[in-house]
Amino acid sequence: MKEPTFPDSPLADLCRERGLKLTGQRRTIAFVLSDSDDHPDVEELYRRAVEVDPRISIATVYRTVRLFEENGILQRRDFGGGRARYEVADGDHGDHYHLIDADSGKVIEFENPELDALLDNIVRGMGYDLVTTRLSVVGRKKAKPR
Amino acid sequence: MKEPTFPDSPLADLCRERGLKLTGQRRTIAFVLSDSDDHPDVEELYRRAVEVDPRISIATVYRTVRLFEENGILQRRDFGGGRARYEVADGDHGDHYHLIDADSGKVIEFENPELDALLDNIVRGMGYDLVTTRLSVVGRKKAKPR
DNA sequence: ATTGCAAATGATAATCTTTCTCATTAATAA
DNA sequence: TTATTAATGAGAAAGATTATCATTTGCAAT
Repeated sequence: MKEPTFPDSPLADLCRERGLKLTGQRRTIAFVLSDSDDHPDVEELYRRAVEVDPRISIATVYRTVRLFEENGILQRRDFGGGRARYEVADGDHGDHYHLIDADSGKVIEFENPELDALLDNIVRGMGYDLVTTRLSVVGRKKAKPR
Repeated sequence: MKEPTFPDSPLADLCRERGLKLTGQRRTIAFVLSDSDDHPDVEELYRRAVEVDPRISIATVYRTVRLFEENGILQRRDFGGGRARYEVADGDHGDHYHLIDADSGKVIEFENPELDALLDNIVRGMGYDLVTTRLSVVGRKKAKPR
């Protein structure tokens, strides 16, 4: 039984910093996540993790993804389609948002400080502190004006 | 077998206008929806519909809710908690958004024309026409400053 | 009013995603 | 190295939604 070897990923370090036990499976999943710049669902994460270390179960991926979300390491997203999708949480700087192509389903990320500020203002004006923003806009590519 | 009698609701009319067959069940569900100003899930809609007419099945509620969504009569929302929730779609005027109390889970609606405009601008700037906005912000009630 | 037919419904099975259970294994502190 | 406590694997279970199919119903044309 061979142990796969690869360096600790930034997320693995984060995991340790938060005092979470760093098991082999979590190291693997953290590695896979650090390597991803898209929004995989659990099934997809499982596929990628098994590439790195086949002795991992999908139950553990579900558990880990939930654990990481509870600890602010991951963010869960809902782009429709019935399954949750995940991405590495933003740092202290501004959030980012998602534009979803109505026809292709493609996800395009964007940032917008003005939007950050406005949302913060609105929420504060209602007597709340902003905890999370869940925003995705669905758009359709404009026909080129002739 | 008694037929329940109640007037056609605004949503029932909308249903007819879109050329959808207006069955007894759809009339009932439309009635219940027109009567609701919250964000019920399917289970809750079913409960309310059965009050009006007991011979309705939950399968039909699922079917109708989907049909209405496809025809722009209803909007599906995701407030977490695993089940879809529905509300009557906004008209041509501005959208409305949702603030969710992080502690109680209560949903508070709000409108904001500035936000409407900003989102529209951002999306247009990326070469898209805005189709739908899915925005909910999670907030925590501010401690009163002493 | 009747009739005919495509579409909708009811009841339940099937599916899909996610969580739970519990016996086994492994990570961390002493 | 060992003890202890938590994590894992495999599969069962749960919860939400969709599909199946025989029966019923809305509605357009008679």
